[in-house]
Amino acid sequence: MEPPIPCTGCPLRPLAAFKPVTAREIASISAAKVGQRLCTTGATILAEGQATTRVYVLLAGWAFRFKTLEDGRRQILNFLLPGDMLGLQGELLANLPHGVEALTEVNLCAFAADAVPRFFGNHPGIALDITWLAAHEERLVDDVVLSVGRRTAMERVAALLVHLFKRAASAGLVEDGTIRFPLTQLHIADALGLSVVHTNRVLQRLRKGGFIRLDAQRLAIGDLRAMQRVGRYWEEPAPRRPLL
Amino acid sequence: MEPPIPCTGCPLRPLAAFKPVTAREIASISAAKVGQRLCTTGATILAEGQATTRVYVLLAGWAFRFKTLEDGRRQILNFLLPGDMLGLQGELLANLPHGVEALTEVNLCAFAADAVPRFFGNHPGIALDITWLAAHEERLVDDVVLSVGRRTAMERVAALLVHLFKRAASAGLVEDGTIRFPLTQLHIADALGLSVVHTNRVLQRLRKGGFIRLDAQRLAIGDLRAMQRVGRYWEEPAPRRPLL
DNA sequence: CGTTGATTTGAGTAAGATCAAGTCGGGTGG
DNA sequence: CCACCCGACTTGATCTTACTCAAATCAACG
Repeated sequence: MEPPIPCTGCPLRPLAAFKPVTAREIASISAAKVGQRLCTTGATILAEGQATTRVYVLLAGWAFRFKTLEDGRRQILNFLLPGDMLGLQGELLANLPHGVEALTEVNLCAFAADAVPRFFGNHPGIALDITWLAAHEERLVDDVVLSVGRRTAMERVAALLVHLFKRAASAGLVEDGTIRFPLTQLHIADALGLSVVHTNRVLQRLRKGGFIRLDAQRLAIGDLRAMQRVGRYWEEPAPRRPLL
Repeated sequence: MEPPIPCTGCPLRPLAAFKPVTAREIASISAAKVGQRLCTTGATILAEGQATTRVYVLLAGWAFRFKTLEDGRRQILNFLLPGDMLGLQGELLANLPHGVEALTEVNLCAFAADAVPRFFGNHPGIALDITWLAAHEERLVDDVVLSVGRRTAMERVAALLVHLFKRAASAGLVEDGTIRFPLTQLHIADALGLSVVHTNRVLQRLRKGGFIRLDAQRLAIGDLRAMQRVGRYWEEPAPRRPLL
């Protein structure tokens, strides 16, 4: 665990996607921070079912939450991008009902286990923000259920790619029309309830149809509108979200 | 809207499934209540995408949350039983990303729109309870994603029936080994990402295998352990949960 | 260069969808 | 009381989407 970076210099906070905070709140958040945690690609950030020790905010990198069946079948629940919180369920429920794994090198802001109840005691505004983040994540998972339950394979893949592209965009990760895209086809398959082989074939159809460019870990979507139509995917404009 | 029933006489609270509250908390919760809302079977409790006005706690009856695609495909996200909270996502996010419909006659305790932020201001304990409920619901939806994404049809149906049976049990709804089971096969299908026809055939296999008895809106599970094995469904013992 | 992980391609199969008729039971109105 | 309606549930036949198995390709890396 590295020493904490002060929140006043947080690279995320200036982004338009995040709502402003008062100086007092920033000070309290900064005070609750106990350090940075760095993880490498593929590392287990939090193990499935473990008793929780920490709550984190993802500062840089990609990760995902997942659950597995005892026979090894894995389902990815959702993806985590900068600004997302992890480990809250472990803090509230006795132990974490899912695992969290890093998709890239990852930098996490770590908070002490008792930071959450402390915020609830002294900082109703921050407490409400934490609850907002929890509700927001549930909304994402609700959308996954809709996809996996009722969309065709083609629709699922298209919707996922659009979704991730937009989230990466609002985290400021677009560079000349492309984003870094660290998922393998296995990750896509496990997130959408598909087999890798079928996922591969669907991706090829999207490529040949000119909807996407995807190679060397970079994704470009030619016509977002068209992709949304393919994926039957519409979402209301993203509200400014709280950070930490 | 009926006049509020005082929370001191709440029929749910004595159940072992719910954690105790202080007298002060009960008084505050009671004060925030604005009334009861009664709905009939099939009624829309909250419409998909509406701006929110109220937050409710389900006092009696069954309901479900759902989302639909514009072409009519519907996905049920999860089922709501007595003690569950509804409408919180609408309160936090600007408008409700899903609909809520009554499966039976339903009795709801209604809270004013500003009750939630008010609790956060004066009652950190209750605020934490609300967040606990949100995290708990997300856990349920995570399990749905796992089912729909990675379980076979047979496993899904078995897991859902066990899950609902246990929840009904902890809400005190078991009568001589059976529970009221208000879902139609269409509801089961829409919750599990299956067609009605296939759902029907799977249910028959379960019946003929002697795993369940299901008729006249009542469900009995002969051997819970065996059904859990069929559904590859295990869950840690339910913790005592907060109410309201 | 050999190894390893990711992607791709082909062939055969199966789980579950769709389509099309039923049946059954509980209202409702004549 | 009875005809009929409607919604839920069944059943059979057929079809398709997506899975499985198997093997080849490819690129990165030590």
